[in-house]
Amino acid sequence: MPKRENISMSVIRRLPRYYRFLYHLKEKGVVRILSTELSQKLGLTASQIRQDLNCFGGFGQQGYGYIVSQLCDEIGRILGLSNGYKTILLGAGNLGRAMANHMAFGADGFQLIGVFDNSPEKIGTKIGDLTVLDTAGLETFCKEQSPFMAALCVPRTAAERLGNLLYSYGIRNFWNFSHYDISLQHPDTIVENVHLNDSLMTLCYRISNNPNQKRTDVTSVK
Amino acid sequence: MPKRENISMSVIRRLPRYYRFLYHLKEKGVVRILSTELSQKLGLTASQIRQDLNCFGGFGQQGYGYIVSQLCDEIGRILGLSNGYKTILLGAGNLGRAMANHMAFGADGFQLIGVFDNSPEKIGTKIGDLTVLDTAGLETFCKEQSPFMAALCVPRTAAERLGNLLYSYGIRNFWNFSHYDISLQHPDTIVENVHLNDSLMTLCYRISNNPNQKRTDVTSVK
DNA sequence: TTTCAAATGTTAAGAGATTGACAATCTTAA
DNA sequence: TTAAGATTGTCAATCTCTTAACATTTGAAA
Repeated sequence: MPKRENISMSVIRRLPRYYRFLYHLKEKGVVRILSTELSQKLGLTASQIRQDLNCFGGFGQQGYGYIVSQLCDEIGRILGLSNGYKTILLGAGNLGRAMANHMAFGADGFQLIGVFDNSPEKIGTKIGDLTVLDTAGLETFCKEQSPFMAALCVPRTAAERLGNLLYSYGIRNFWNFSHYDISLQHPDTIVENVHLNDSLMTLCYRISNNPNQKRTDVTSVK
Repeated sequence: MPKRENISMSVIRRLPRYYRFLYHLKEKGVVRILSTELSQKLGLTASQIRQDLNCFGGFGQQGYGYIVSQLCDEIGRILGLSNGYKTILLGAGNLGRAMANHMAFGADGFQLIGVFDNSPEKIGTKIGDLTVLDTAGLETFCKEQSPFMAALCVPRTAAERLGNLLYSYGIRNFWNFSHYDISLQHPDTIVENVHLNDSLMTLCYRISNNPNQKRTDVTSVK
């Protein structure tokens, strides 16, 4: 139920940040928050925050502010965090293990139901409650469990193969850490790319061209 | 030697992508590339690519195109990838190990010289050539080695403590995976934040509000 | 119950980024 | 050596995002 249709990516990428902060406040028992307070704590303008929130509806009370728990819940609902989309993870290396643990809490809208690898050393090992399975069993698993999202924590070449394989098994949503870009091959997919190398190189540029550079999130393109 | 002064963050965040792709072409032995080809392969407009590159100088030859190896080297130089900034990493969990391996190749402008953790189980273990050191020895290490960048792969509370500690030891550049925002405390720092939870939540939003959403990189805020 | 103060919701202006069009320049072939 | 073809470099227009200002609404106190 968005108030307006075209919500821009810039707005969407700020929502998780709002959510995180509000959740934190909620836990601390804070009842009420003002857009100006939020702006100070997050390093944004109050205007932007009010405008962002009003893309989805008027969650505040004029003359009073926002009720923390209510606003937090609303943003969580907008993000769809309670959906718990069934997810599989490919690649049980260090990165894969780290991301599996990240998702284990299920707080971000995804429920991890399987981890796969093709290295004999890793198959059979435990990640949280889950046992790492052989990639050979992927097709069967997908047919039985119908996972909805796949996290790709494998090198580029493997990602190319696996991405297309998973697509053929019906998966259309990806969290992608590799440099292979699935969405260029399959335009009907939703792919969230995380390019850690790019992030490092950007940092390198900012350091190298130092004069008094300010902070910028991946989110807040300045 | 930037042609113009204020290069926008939007442009900078595209440079690593150009670099990666050109490096790939270079390895394959491709000599010449056109802006139109680049645009097709990367899913951008040719105009944008030409404009981006011209922020730094005219690297192409009119009527011919760009020489792959030359352009690749130029972008690498602009990003400062050969600087090999001395870097320490905090947190030898799965994420830390993954990022240490990422940086081990030194291809992204940083040279890892130390890994720290405070868990007795991890101290003394190996990550590549490096041995995980006790966080207690951080101050001495910093005084002797003068690291220039620190990668924070620790939980929020630890990041808060460590971030300020490292700042007091003179470190001003951070690659930050935690949710603690150093730059709000210390405005004279350069911080590249990677918020994996945010990335997941954004993906969750995009899936939940599906109609025919298109691809968007963390980089290319659409 | 009424009024004042305060903070949101909303609109419009300003800043920034992207796109398209064209001029400038180079390569190549005759 | 010259001219044609091709592609970059650059400028201007469009589009998008952000910021500021103001109108609107609500809550609290008198």
